[in-house]
Amino acid sequence: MPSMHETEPRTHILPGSFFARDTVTVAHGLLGKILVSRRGDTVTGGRIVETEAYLGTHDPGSHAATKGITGRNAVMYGPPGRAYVYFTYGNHHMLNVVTEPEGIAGAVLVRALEPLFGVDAMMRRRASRAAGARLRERDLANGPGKLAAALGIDLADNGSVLGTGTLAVHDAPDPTEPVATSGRVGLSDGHELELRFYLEGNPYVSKGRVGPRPARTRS
DNA sequence: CGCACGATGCGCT
DNA sequence: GCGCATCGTGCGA
Repeated sequence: MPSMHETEPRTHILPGSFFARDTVTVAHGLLGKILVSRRGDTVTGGRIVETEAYLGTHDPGSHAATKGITGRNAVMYGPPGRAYVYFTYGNHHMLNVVTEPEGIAGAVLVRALEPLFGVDAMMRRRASRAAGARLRERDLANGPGKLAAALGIDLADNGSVLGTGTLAVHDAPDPTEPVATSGRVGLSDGHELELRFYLEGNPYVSKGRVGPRPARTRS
């Protein structure tokens, strides 16, 4: 049973052509694939169990909605197969994979991983953010902010080419779990579109709630 | 268990 | 200034 001591997957890195397709196809196709982060000697990663598709100018939930190219979203319009990382809520980084041919905006948010590699390192990175609390393995990367923290991802990864540097997606057999679809999590606009994909019954899927973001009351 | 809320910093109007 | 592709904690059931 090699999994306990495995430090990196033996499978092939996905080619750029995998990402140069329509965003929904890529979001669906990434389920079950293996995301790997390499920071020096530290290798962490796991199986992708939840994704969301973010489309171009006609998608009200996308950073590319109506605004055109800005400093933040420019990577979404660039070549496919790169990481689009942004910072939000003052605390959290989000990892996306750029899709569609160059010039067309699109990205897939990777929302949850089933941890496979470097579990101890992921625990350490996550513990620094949640001091004191005991962390279950199923809570290591069951949400996009947790996933980025566990893999050590920050803005330095924005625009990096997947498979050539510190981040890569490896091929894997098609998942045995059925793929379920729902509205996207945490959006005020565009949550009604069925663009979230996850492996039904997998315990590492996030518990984020689907629907309109509740209005925040101010004091 | 579920729901409610504050933290926190940057992009955009 | 406002809002955000979130998270952890606190509190009640």
